[in-house]
Amino acid sequence: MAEGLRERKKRQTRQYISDVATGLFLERGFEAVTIAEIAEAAEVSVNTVYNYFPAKEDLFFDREEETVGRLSRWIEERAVGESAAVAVLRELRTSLEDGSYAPLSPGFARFMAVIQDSPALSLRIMSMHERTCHAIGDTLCEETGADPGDPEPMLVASQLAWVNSVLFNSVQRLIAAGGEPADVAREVLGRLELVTSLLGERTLNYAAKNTP
Amino acid sequence: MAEGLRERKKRQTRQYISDVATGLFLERGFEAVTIAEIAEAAEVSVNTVYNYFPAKEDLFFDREEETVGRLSRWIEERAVGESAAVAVLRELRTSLEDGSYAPLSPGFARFMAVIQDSPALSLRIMSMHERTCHAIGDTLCEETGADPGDPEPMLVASQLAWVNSVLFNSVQRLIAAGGEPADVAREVLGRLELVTSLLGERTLNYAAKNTP
DNA sequence: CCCAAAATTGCAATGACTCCAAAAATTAAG
DNA sequence: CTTAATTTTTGGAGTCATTGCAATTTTGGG
Repeated sequence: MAEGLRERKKRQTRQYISDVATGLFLERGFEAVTIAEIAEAAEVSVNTVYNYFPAKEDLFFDREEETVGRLSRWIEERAVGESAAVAVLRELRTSLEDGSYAPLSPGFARFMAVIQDSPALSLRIMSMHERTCHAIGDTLCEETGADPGDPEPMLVASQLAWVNSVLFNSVQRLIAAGGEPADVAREVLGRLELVTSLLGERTLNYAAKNTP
Repeated sequence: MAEGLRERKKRQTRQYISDVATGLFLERGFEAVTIAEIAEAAEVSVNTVYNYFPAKEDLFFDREEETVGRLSRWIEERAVGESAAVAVLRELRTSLEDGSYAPLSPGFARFMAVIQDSPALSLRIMSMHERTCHAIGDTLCEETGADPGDPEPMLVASQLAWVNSVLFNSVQRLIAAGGEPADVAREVLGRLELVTSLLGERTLNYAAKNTP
């Protein structure tokens, strides 16, 4: 039972390094901070940093798995009779309306700016969108019981990942242009309607949840 | 007029380095080849390589601009009355039908494989899709004369870039799975129909070309 | 043939990342 | 409490992409 002590310490160390790194990144930008500096500031060796984080980008994007799985979770938890697309659109709309859409939280502006002027971080965002897409594809396959060779789940998945990434990019640009969170939220809600109107019926109705 | 001699030699050198590099990459994979090896094989110094190619990935993807601009060109050259989406879908369909779709050319299989097992190259592909998307957005703005703040051109653009990237990924996976080009073309043509059926009317009809 | 511009090169340095083996801390066992 | 096994941390050497700079060579044009 005391087995948890070591684990706890590891998690603490990891979290501390991540926090120190994030602080430095937000202060001076991603490329301007070296791993050596992070190690020094966190009072560990460079090798220890690499022990916890395989690459520099992982120091910035903690909780990546959570982000990548969010849309899948929304889809799994959709209401009976609701399609995957409608569930995703609904979740996005309500989170924009009640201010819980993460990229719009006050502290996030600086975060977004740092991403925007780091090519490495921008690429990482793209790869996260790709992984989000795969995750949704897997979820849709399970939910619909589609044939393994059927491309439709994956195509619909990429449309839903597209919706997500398009909104993210919108927020990123509008915030970078100095928009207030409330104004940006209003504008992005409008775009969400537009996005919806651009999707096809088939996409919008795919994978409606069966009665249990 | 003899001014072109230096330029010609530069182009030759550049092309030669690129060819040597591509040969090595196709033979041994992207990460397994170092810039130093390429320089040696091309009988130039490492600095000369960097003189022509800002990053290692640029040695693999030559003619990037051409690829990034292809969809924009298709759109600009669309028939009178034809929308942007229909033009793109038509070009893709015919190039798949007549075998001119580049990613399906015989020699391309190895190319695709090298991309697939190099994270760096996969990321570069994603960034090319992003740039394709921006290019299309600009084209649509010009073609429709939309307001600078209007998000619709960019949203439609990202849908069209999506169509392109989805087909590319399909080919990549099917070829990697050992499919013959002809079979893959047939399968991908089917997916293209599916893709079309997933797009919304609004997307399909956007930016119909006016009579001149 | 000579010169200024352009291209090529060598050298040194930075920074991310990997590998390996030694040391230090921690847990479990006696 | 002490020891042995295990894990974590560390130091150090090395690879590779990429950059900057100054020296050098090449080349087109006069």
